[in-house]
Amino acid sequence: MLDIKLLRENPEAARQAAVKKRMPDRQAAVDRALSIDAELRELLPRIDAMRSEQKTAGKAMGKLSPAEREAVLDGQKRLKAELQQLEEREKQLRADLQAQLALVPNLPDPDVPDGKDDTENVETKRHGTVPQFAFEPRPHYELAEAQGWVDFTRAAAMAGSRNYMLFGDLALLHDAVLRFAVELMVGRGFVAVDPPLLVRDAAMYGTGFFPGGEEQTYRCEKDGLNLIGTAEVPVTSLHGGEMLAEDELPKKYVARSACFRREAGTYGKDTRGLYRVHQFQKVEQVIVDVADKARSIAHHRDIVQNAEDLLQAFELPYRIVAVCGGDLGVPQAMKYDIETWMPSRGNYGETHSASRFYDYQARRLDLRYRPKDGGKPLFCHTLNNTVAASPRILIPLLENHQQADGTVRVPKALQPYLGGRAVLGKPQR
RNA sequence: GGAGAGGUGGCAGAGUGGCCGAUUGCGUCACCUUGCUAAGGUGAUGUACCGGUAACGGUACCGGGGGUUCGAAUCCCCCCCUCUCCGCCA
Repeated sequence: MLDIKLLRENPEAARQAAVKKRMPDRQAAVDRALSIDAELRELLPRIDAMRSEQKTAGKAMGKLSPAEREAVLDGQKRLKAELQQLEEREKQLRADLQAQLALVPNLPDPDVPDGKDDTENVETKRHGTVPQFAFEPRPHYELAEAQGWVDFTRAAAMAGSRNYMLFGDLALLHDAVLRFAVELMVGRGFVAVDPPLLVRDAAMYGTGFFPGGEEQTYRCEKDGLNLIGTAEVPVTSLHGGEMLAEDELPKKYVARSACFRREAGTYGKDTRGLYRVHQFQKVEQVIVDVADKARSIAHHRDIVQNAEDLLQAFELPYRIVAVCGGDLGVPQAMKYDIETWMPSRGNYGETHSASRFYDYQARRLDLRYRPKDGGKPLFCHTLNNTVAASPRILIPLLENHQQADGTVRVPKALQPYLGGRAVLGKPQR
């Protein structure tokens, strides 16, 4: 969330943030928060003064004789009753303020392009050559089904739509991709993490998914736990409530986890194949560092580069887009998506999403550090990006590297993870 | 799931109704001192909010939430977490 002080000093910036992000309902939260804050600031000095009086008199009472005590008791009781009413109001206001503040979106950085939705994202880079096939290329689902690598029909029968089962070489490729991703990041100094998949509301709230993302989330009501949609949630929350030393920053983590998304409201979208599914595996990079915008921006470049290096190792054409205001989420200050060429779509499809938040998540998570110079504790900055999400990344791998006989070429970088094999699948003809 | 023990400041660990925002130790910072492989001395050192240009003043916070009381770290209730034992289990 944003600092209430920022709202007081520059409410227009917060309103404009909601406008740029195309979140009209969230815009109203700014003014609601400010009016609650104003009432609270009128109330607090009165409460403080009364408490001060109560405390002083109460302390003195300990030293009084029983008779003298009787004399002040009545006044104390009246004060207490009055105070209780005001305190109730204070509690209500604080809760309301918190609720409204939680709705105010993070300020988009100036380098976020204007735009209403993903069609207005701005391409900033293109890498690799889109393949030209001398034969009729097949979409990944046809290719994989022909090889016996995937079963959508039976998976849907037992688990519902948007489910799949991987078999044989494709199951192995899936795992190879994820292992490659983890090792790439470990080689760059990131600490491997295997996080919880079920988390409390506080973690969802702290990372900015709640309130707002409840419909996207599978929930175990009985235990009050939520299945994560990304390892960003448990890993960014890891140090929530802590006071870190500046010396231990930056914290760099790479987490491999299953991810679960209800995909509510996407009926009829991307229904075929492995693109949009309820459950997948993802390797995610997360950085927690000091409150320094320039460093955050540098980290942002680095984590995008990490993903680019993976795609280049996989010999896949991709492009990078700067996500526009209307397509930006509540907590992000700036986001790059990396889209990889998917022949069946005749287009690039999102495979990575790199976000920087500054202190928006850290503030919600109460994630702070003590600066070396001995200054006041500050909220950390957080960032994250996909390294590899599978099976979605299998789409470009299968489709770009398919061969005329229905087999699939394995990029050199992945061969060591597949027993040295250069080709997957049996020739179809 | 059952029984018990515990959660206190950056960390460790005292404190069982007013003298406690909290002894002490470690760590950190500042200054001083010292010529035998870097040790010793002195002092400072929680966070947040409100008011104030500031100095400063006030309030809240001892896992979280409620309650008792004029007054709660301390007593009562609920929840969460950690540890030990039993049961169950991948």
